[in-house]
Parts: sequence; structure tokens; C-alpha cells
Amino acid sequence: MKRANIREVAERAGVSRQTVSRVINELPGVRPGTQDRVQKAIDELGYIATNTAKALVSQKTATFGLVLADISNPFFPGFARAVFDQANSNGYNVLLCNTDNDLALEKKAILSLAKQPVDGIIIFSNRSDGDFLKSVAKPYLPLVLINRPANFQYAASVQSKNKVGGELAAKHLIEKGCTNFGYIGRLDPSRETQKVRRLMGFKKGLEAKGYSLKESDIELTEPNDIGGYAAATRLLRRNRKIDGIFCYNDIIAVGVLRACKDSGIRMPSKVKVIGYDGIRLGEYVDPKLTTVSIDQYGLGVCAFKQLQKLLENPDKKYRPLWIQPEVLERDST
Amino acid sequence: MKRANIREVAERAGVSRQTVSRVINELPGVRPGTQDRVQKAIDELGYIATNTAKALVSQKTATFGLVLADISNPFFPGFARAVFDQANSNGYNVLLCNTDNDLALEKKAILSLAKQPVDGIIIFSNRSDGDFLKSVAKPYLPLVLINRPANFQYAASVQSKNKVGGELAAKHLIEKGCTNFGYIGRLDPSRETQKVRRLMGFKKGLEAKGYSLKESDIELTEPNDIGGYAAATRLLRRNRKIDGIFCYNDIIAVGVLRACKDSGIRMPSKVKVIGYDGIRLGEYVDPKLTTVSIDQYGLGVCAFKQLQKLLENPDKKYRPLWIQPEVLERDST
DNA sequence: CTGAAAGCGCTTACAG
DNA sequence: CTGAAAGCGCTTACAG
Repeated sequence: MKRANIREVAERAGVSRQTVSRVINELPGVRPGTQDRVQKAIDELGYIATNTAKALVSQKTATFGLVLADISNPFFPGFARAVFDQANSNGYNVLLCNTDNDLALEKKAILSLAKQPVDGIIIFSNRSDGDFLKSVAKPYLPLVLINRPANFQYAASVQSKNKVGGELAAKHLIEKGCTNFGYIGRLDPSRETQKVRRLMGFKKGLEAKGYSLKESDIELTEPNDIGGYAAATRLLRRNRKIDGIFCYNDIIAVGVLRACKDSGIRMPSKVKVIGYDGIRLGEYVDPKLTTVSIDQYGLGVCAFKQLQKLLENPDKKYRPLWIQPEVLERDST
Repeated sequence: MKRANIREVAERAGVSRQTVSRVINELPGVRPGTQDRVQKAIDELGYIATNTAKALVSQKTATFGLVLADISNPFFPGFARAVFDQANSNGYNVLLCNTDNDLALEKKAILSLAKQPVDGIIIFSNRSDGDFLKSVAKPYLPLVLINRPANFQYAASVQSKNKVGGELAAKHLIEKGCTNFGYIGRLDPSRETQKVRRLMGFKKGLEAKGYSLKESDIELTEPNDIGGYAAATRLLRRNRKIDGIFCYNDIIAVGVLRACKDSGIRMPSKVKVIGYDGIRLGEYVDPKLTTVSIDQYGLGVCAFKQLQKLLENPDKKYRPLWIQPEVLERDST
């Protein structure tokens, strides 16, 4: 048993291949009677036109790639879901690749998508150097970069305002009465300047109100709850006066919450903790985590919008879309 | 600017298209000097062979589909990640579709994959009727069904032992000293017999030790934490003697935990709660949730294995692979 | 309203 | 070791 092709349908219906093509693509100019005969043949043979052949002639695959660090990381699914929803309602299929934030895997994924080929790629995994991405971005392979500037042709970006987010965290903690601040950040082998903008914003926000953050009140750690736990323990042991902690992300903050609990430190009365990202998990921990929240779904929608524009007119330049973070107050502050 | 094709590479290298083809596919029988000339032309033109053309002749796309209810549901990412990892290390790309457990969306997704086409589909979303799936499963489109029997040709399945899981839950609660049991299940419009097997197993497990579950101690709800909260409130109000609650899944259980806490019911001393699935969230709630855990990653690995077998030899029949649930004891029992 | 011809970018025999 | 021919399953002009 073999998959039926357009020729077999044409033969069975007693028409030419073009006529079948017109029917399946719902093009005008087919007599109703002919249409019926063709439809009957299609149904009888269980014919489904393949995209490969169509893609070959149209040079469009109606498929794009989504490259991200790790779909099983609670940070991504909201974003990914938005991208899938947009794709689905616009007739696109999407090929997903995980990179684990590994440079080699990221390159491999992008290359594998290029050879598929796809019509474009959304990249939310920022290891690759600009030159590589630039060499990939073509009119036939536009790139949308998330949280990374796309300062070359055939690429656009969606970015979230990390510095603003840091400022918001500072403002919130100050409003809640904190006077001694700590920061628990992310150890990061690479020199990604984006990553430090949350801290920069936090410092700026503190300074705007006459406070400051001492270098000794900054702890860096692996970005997970275990790391957050250990970092908070170190931090609070070193400086017992700290009453407001800003964490690089929610998962670190969850570890911080647990460390405080285990040390018998009351939250939010004695210490207030604010995270970053707004992952669902924050609703379930105790106390519920206050956080600088990024609208992940909105981020995904914007990413698709950029891609769509690029697909329509690859030669134009598109300015970045910016996502505005917001404080989501729960019980930890 | 246009994507270079094999003809242009051939011309630039002064060879035929077949020779270029041999080089890119690393086939033997190309003189080293020729090889170098071709490689040089490839590099200069930034040539990347497209899969579409290759797929057309080989009738293989090296792509398969993954259909699931919702990638943003914490239940799926572990499974999905396993599938992606397997795909990646075996040279496959994967197209992901979300169905929201909606029959129409599921059919649409499967059809859209069929027309891509893909080499096969893994389906973890069980709305479609058998006849539809059967009509899709063809030697050219093998199907792997998760948690659903695949009793037709060109299909295989991976299933988890829901009844055993229910029995394990009963056994565990009894061992922990419970004597009065409640069950909080899932409201489900469709008649999916799979869904009730956890309950069947639970009853069986209780009866094996001389206990039983009264109909009035069963509550059904939407499968989320809000629903679990409300159901637990109703259940505990109706029967204050209940000291062991088995929940259809973890997210319901999380709501149950919260309901108990809010009613001042001590856990695990007064009431013990056990969930099902083993999602990560269970580690973060208070008390940490004991659960009947399914190895989601293993499930994904098995799914790919089945697909691979089907791809190699579509005509053979493959028996289902079974996933064994295990009690993961944490603090709620 | 319908069809014959050419072609999308590759690979698969086959010939030399 | 290399290339000419045919073909995978469609669509795109174009002719009638």
C-alpha cells in the first residue's frame, strides 16, 4: 500500500493533474460537476496532498523553527504555547529544538532547521555569536531573536526590559519598608550583558531613593532552587540586617524562601523576597512569591508578529518589540 | 538574493550535480581533489541542501509529529523533552501540535501532519475515535499512541498501568495507617475507560485489605487545583472521618492540600493525601506531596522506541510497552 | 473551464 | 571515479 498521488486522483476522476490541483487548493474555475468527480476520487483514494512537493515549487514550507533552551524548564512553556497558537491559527507548523543553552547544540539546531528548510526561526537561546546568526539570516531564512538585539538585516527581536524590571523590584521593596538589600544572581560563564541588566536596574532603583547595594550583599549561584537556598544561607549569615532580597529569577527565589523558612526567618515580616519571571510555581510555594512578572504568552505572540512581518517583507528593517515587566505582588513581600 | 541550489554548486565546482550530491551525502567514490573543489564551492555559496527535495525522492522526511494536549501543562514537558532528545540523537526533527484535548483540534493537527508529510506521529491526546486513527495509520504514517491501546495495524502504544497505580495508592495509605478513604477524581465528559482505572485499582487495593470506598466518599471535579480545593472541602465536610485521600492527579492534590491547610487540618497526622503523576510542582508545595509517580521521561523514550520500530518495519505488529508507576513518598502521607 | 509543458531541487539507477 | 537521463509530486504560466 502506497500513498496516493495527484496523478492517480486525476486518472480516477478522468481529469488532468492541474484540475485536481485547482480543487485541493480551492482555486476558482472548476465546473461543479468536475469538482464533484475530483472530490469523489480524492475521498476514495484517501488522497492528501503533500507539502514537500508544494514547498519545492513555492519555495515556502509553511513551517518555521522554534529554538529554545529547554521546553521542560517551567520558564518556557507559556512562551512556546503562544508561538504554537499563533502558528496554528496562521497555517504554520512549527519545528521545536532544545539547545540546553549549549552553543554547539544551538548551532546544530539552527543548521538543521535551515536544511529542512523552514521559512524562518524564532530563537530564545542566546549562545550563538552575532556573526553566526548574521550568516544564517537571509531573506529566505529570517530570524527573530528573543531577549537579544538583532542588529543585522533579515532579523528582528523581542526584548523584555530587564533594567526596568530591576528598578521595579527595588521600588517595590522600598515601598514595602525594606532598608537593607541583598541580591542573589546567576553565575554565568558567558559574558551576556543582558543578564546583568536586572542587577543594574536594581542598583539604580535603590540609588534613586538614597539606598545602595554593597558588593558583599551580592551572591551568585546556579540558577535553581538548590543554588538559591545555599546562596541565601550564605548571604543572611554574612549580613543579618538584610530585610529585602531580590532574586535573579523565581526558581532561585523559591530556594531562598525555603532557606528563610528553615532558618526560622519570618516572611514577609522579617525578610521580604521578590523573584523575577512570574512562573506558575510561584503561586504554589509558601509564602506565595512576589515577583517581577514577564508576560510569557505575550512575548510569544510578539515573537510571531515579528516573524510574520519579516516573512511578508524581509527587506524592511523592524524595530524591536519591548515587553514591559510588572510587579506581581503575592505574599513574600 | 536567493538560496543556492545544487546546480549552482556543480557549475562553480565544474562537476555534475550527482557529484555534489555524493559529497554532501558523504557517499564513497569521489576523488579527494574533486571533493575539495566541491566543498569549496559549497562554502563559497553558503549552500545548504534542502530536505524537501530529498524527501520528495526518498519518500522520507526525517521528521515526525508529536501531538499532545498542551505543552504548557506541567504534565507534558518531561515527556516531550524525552521525545525531542531521542529525535535529536537519531537525526529527526519534530513538529509539535497542541490539541487542548479537543477532538476537532486533534484531528486538524493529525491531518496537518499527514499532509506535511511526516514519517510518523506520536499522539498523547486521546480524543479521536479509533476509526479515524486507523484511517490515518497507514504504512506511510505509523502512529504511536500513549495511554491508549493501538489495536490496529501500523500503530503501537505505550501505556502506563493506571490500575496498578490505584492499587499502589491504596496500599500506601493503608500502610500509613489510614482507615477511612476518600477519592477525588476527574469530571470527564467523554467515556474514556482509561480514566477510571485509577479508581478501579484504588478500590481493588482497599478491598484486598478489607477496606472499601463508599460512593458518597467520591468527589469529581475539574482537573485543577481550584477544583481540588472545592472537592476536598465538600468531601471533608460530608465525612469528617476521612483520613486518607487519593487524588486523580497531582494538580488536584495540590488544591486538596490547600483546602486542608485552610481548614486547619493537620497533614499528614490527621489526613494523608496522595496524588498521581509525579509532576515537579509536588516538591514545592507544603507539605511536599506524596504521589504515584509516572516516569514521564521514560514514557517519552518508550514512545520514540515504538515509533522507530514501526518506521523500520511497518508491517510487523508490536505489543504495547508498559510503564510501571511507583509511589514517591514525600511529606503528605 | 481544462490540459500540455516545464520546472522546483534533489536522488537513483545506469552507463561509461 | 564521474555524468546524462529520468523521476519524486506538486504548481505555474500559458494555450486553447
